[in-house]
Amino acid sequence: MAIKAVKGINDILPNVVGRWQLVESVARRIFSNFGFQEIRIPILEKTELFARSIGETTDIVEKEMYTFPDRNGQLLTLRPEATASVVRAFIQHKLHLEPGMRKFYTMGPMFRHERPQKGRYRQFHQIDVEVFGVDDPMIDAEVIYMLLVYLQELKLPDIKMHINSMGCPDCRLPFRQSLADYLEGVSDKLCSDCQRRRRTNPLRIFDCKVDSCGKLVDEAPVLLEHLCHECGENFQSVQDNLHSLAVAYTIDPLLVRGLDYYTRTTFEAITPHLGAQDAVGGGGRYDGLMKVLGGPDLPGTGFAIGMERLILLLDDKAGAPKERNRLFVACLGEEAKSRGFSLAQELRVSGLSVEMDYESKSLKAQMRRADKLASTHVLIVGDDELAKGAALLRDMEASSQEEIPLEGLVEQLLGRMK
RNA sequence: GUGGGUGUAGCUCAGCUGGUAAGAGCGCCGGGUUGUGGCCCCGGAGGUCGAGGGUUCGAAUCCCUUCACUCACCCCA
Repeated sequence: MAIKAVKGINDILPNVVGRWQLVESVARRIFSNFGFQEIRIPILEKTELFARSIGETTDIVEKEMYTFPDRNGQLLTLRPEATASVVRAFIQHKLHLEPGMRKFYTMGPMFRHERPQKGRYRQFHQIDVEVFGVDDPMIDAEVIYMLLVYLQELKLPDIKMHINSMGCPDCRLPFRQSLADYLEGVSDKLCSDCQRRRRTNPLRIFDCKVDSCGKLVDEAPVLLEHLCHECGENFQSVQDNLHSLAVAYTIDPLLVRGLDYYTRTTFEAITPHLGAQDAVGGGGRYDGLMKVLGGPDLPGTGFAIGMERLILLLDDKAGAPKERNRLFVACLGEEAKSRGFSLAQELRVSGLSVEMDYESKSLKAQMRRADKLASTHVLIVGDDELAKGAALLRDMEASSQEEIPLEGLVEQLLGRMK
């Protein structure tokens, strides 16, 4: 049995790479317009980094991380998300002392050991955006706006923006208590999963899809209504700024994100076209994170986009390779083959896209191959033509051909094929 | 971790209740033009029917086990 790729870890074959390149290049262009710089961070980090940032009791840390000791016994983890690493790099290199260093993006593979399904894989890819050191609600709105601009640029259908506020530690602690009190009263009516959540991470109960829990959740206290004065004003200001940018959004008090570090504004871009999944991108503010990781007490905000989900949503034709003149060199005879070979290299170096056949097949077979490769032109180099000091250039679309002298052939071809 | 679906040619799939069905379309290779593609015609290569075991005179077909893929739960991008 031949060796196969690991479950949930997939190859990206040439026929879809164009879609990936599209998604990446549009991100680079738009994020750069918004003042973001690319940063590249490692895929492997010390396990402790994720445990401390994401939260010890989150599903990600408890059961989804690829963690193993290296040869020295150091516990390492394949990153399940990017924010922790970007924050770590920012702290490690003291980038807060560099005036031009506060808006970053990065993209690449993440790893979570979940059961794969549509739009969710064990190795998946994210585009990640982070802003450090800006408290103003304006930046929350800007980041949300940029996410939408990006998704619109890719022409994704039916995207909706949901926002919520998670409050700050000051309002969340008392709220947790009142939620806990409420849940204890209705404990026996909760589904088994929610029984567990009640103790581990009560806020997650808002995400439950079981009908009976949904009813109980409707009656439960809502964090949004228990925000402290500052958080309430902050949330209002985020909304005002979104209005000024003409961003349509829905306030979703049940939008609870799974990573512990979120504070205040959280948001998700959702779509109905992803099977059981709905989020294409999501993020929020994480004001305490940098300090928790041993850095300066700077606020942060950002989001992550799931690239596989993005690509599932793209139009079928998106990312198709650009039409380009391509030349196929067809050779007849040993001497012609040798001459065609060096000609092909020379033309490639000169900037043309050139392919040839190396198996000395019949001209018919070579022409067929040229057609399969969507060549626009075929240069027929035969011993007969060589004897005359010429070659034949066939225009595949026009089905016409003419003799071209070998002298100045490269210039001739460059002129005709651009 | 739990449940459903699916595993037959490179790809998409037929082949139902066991008895010359190992098949189609597309793709690939070659021929029809001793040196000319697409369309058409002709021919060819290619499969331990996911794997293992069982029932039977006989299994791609029925039973068991196992693996893989997939969708969903959970959770998230």
